Amino acid sequence: MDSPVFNYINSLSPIRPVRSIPNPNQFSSLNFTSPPSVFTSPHLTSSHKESRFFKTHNSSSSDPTNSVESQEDESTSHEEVPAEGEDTKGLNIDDCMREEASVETNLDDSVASPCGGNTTDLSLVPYAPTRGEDGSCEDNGMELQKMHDNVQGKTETPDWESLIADASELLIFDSPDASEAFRCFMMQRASNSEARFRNGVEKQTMQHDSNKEPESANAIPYEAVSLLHRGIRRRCLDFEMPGNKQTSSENNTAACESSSRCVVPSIGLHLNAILMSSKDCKTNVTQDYSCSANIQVGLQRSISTLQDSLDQTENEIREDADQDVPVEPALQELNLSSPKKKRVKLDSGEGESCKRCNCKKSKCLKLYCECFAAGVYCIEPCSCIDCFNKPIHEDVVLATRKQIESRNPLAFAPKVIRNSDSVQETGDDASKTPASARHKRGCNCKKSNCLKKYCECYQGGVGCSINCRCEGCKNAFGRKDGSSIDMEAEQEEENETSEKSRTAKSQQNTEVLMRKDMSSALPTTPTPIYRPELVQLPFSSSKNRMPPPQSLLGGGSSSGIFNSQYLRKPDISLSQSRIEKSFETVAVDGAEQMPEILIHSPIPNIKSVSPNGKRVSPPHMESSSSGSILGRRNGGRKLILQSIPSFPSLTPQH
DNA sequence: GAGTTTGAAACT
DNA sequence: CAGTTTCAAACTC
Repeated sequence: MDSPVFNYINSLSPIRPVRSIPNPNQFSSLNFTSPPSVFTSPHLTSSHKESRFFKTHNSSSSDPTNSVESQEDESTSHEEVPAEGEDTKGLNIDDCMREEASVETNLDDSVASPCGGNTTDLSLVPYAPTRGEDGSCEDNGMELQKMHDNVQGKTETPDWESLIADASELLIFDSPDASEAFRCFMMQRASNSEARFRNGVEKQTMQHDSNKEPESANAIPYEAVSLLHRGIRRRCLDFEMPGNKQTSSENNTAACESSSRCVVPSIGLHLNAILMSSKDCKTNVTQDYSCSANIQVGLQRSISTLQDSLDQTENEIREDADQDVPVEPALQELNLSSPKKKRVKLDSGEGESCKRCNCKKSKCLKLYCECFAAGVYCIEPCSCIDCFNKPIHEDVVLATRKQIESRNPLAFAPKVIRNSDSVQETGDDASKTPASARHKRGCNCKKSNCLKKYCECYQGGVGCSINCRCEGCKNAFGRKDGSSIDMEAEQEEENETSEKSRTAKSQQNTEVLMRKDMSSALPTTPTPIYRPELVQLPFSSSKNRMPPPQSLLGGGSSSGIFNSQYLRKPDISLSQSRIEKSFETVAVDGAEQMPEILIHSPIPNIKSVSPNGKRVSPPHMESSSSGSILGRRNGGRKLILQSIPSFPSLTPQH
């Protein structure tokens, strides 16, 4: 509450905070103060995945067993409750909308409450809420929400651009969570929008339309942006995918390494939002929103309103970045909405956003299951059989999860570790590659040459590293042997020239070219999912992954898609037991862009593979000078293992 | 859409 | 911990 940001924000608004009045029909503040996280294990690269679990904001309360039910119960008390048949109904957008509406109300009511407690001193502490991954959304979102609400209450046409600009200038998203938080703010704004949507969105849109004329892209109606973000939320959980963080915006390029702390310039925020929305909406909103017709209605107009400016902006950016930068095949397949793809994983990747598993025998209780592995419940789009990965089987899920984690504490951590240019292990040739991330464990490919998505490294949009045990690695993102992309042509000659390899080569060359072209403007690893040259993760981290985005899609993916999947409730005991293990790698581009952050992580390295290439146990805690090692400058970048609150306090913080 | 290939995960 | 099996995604046809 004493933070400069708060002071500043307060100074911006003439409206004084009002104490919340408990409303039994709404989620209590408490419910939102302890965001749940299925991922009790560390999220190495991002928190984007957590977005998928927005649904369970209220599930973080002490009783994990009734969260879903309570939500559903609550949802039934709302108007326009759609018919929902199965236990995954909570995943429906409508439900989420209602939930968000509740959140919004709650936020509005509790302007002066809890969130402030966690956002201590932003100037000194990484803007990572202490409540946990989702908590960041609440914390940051609430404050920003206040800003919005204050303005909203006073003005007919809130100056969101300036507000956001102010906020983004003040907030240093030093962590993926923070990034997520800001995005969540946008999402909450979206929820706000939706709350009003049925009543007056048309009116507002028209207002904006008339107002935005001279302002071009920056003047995009906030409602529209919010709605678009809703779309992102649904479909783009994984913002942090390898490489998706790039745009032509130099400022952002420099500042925003995925999952890294990120000073988000106001303009960047807008562009990012727009671009993300644009890109995503083009493929996702229009294609994948069948489940959210009510939203789609609003989106259509909003998007159409935006589209012109978006296209213009996009074109400009594209031109700036590079004339004719070839789009990576993987990206193409995602962004061009290839109709041929049987299963285009718009959100695939570590970040994995919208997982849709197809498990038949694993009951979705093993890591085979992408949903389970991603820490989310299976949802309707899944084609799984005998699925136990549903809220109604929470106990089983948690037990299984615990068991798996006992075997491998990082089993649920993002597979792609985002870091700076260099990998920690000295002598890692792979660190010389442009890839800015590595698979935490490395792949073991034998036949795919690490050129197909069978390869987790490739899938994660990262190069192979010394950790990999792959054979004949030709990973376009960086070879295991450390050969640079530039060397690939030569090595290709040296290598076998079988028909197979030739085929691979053509693909490789394409990617190599792309990388070369992009390397100047886009220093980070390209992601198969997002077009780096167009989309810069606003504040992201993950998936996760994404190519595949995981990482933005987060690796971890995540990135991205705000799927309506539930966030599994936290395994408290497990989480607590691993608090110290929670960490994430943060790439810092230039320390001048952000203040030093404290390094708490006891884990010096994330290597989970022995030098001999054999798979070994995941990293365990080691007391060492990890911080100094990781935090040391390296080519102008710093790799920081930043501890993250693995589990939020269950008590409201004031 | 069915069948095959692939490599991670799980098991022994 | 190496080898094998199981599994589901990725891929091909």
